[in-house]
Amino acid sequence: MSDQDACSAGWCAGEEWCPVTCTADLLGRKWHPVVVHRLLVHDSLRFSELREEIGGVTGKVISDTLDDMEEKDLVERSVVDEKPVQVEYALSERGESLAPIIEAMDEWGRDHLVSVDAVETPSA
Amino acid sequence: MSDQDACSAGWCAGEEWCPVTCTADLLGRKWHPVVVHRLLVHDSLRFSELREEIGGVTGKVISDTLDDMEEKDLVERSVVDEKPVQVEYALSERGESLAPIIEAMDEWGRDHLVSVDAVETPSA
DNA sequence: CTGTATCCACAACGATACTG
DNA sequence: CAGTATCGTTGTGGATACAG
Repeated sequence: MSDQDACSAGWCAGEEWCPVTCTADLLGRKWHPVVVHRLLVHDSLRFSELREEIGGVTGKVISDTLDDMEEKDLVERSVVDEKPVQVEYALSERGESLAPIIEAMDEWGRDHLVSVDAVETPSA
Repeated sequence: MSDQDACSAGWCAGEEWCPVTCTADLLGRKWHPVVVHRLLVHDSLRFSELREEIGGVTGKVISDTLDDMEEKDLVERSVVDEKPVQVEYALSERGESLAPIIEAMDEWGRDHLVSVDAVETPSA
């Protein structure tokens, strides 16, 4: 962990801090969950692979995301080759422990979000 | 649902859309998860109760949040009394179906986020 | 290949004041 | 009580160009 207390994102129900808010604060950005998901599936990916895997996002944003996640100890960065530079990203233990959340999100998405062609396909 | 396709938040792994990204897009804002959580615990709450339950947030933000969630069919608003106005918010079915995600977040938070005094208390 | 530096746009958040 | 209007600040994301 970096330098601050557990979380300053908010509190609730009279408690000093709120686990839900704090967790949301941790991976509440647009691309964090997908990164975790891709890394859950592939174990480890290089920067460019990650960028390819995830559509509609520029390198800068991936970089930002990865940066933030590394700082929060969710992913680990390792330089595989120096020439040319090759880097691999993998989930840390902490990052892997997010699996239940991400999987729940994945499942919910498949279950409750229409995929543009799944909603109107009743065989009846 | 309102007017658009399922989700335009992003895609991944060659798929047309990404369940994880889309779900994140749905409740990826700062206060959405907590609202769901509080409503999961209390079944239904009035506006002011919700504001009291959740700390560090102004009415405007709660209102915005609730507004967005209602539009996404995650919560249901019902006027209980007209004079003075009293309103109750409860989760819709869709909203309740988010329970696994929120609970996973709650659990993860309690498990992996220090509560300023819990980190150094190993009984062993 | 793996990033960083800029710059811009927009949405979310937050404070305050005001209304039905 | 339950909001909305307004305004300002900040953060996040996105495009492009450049660098080690």
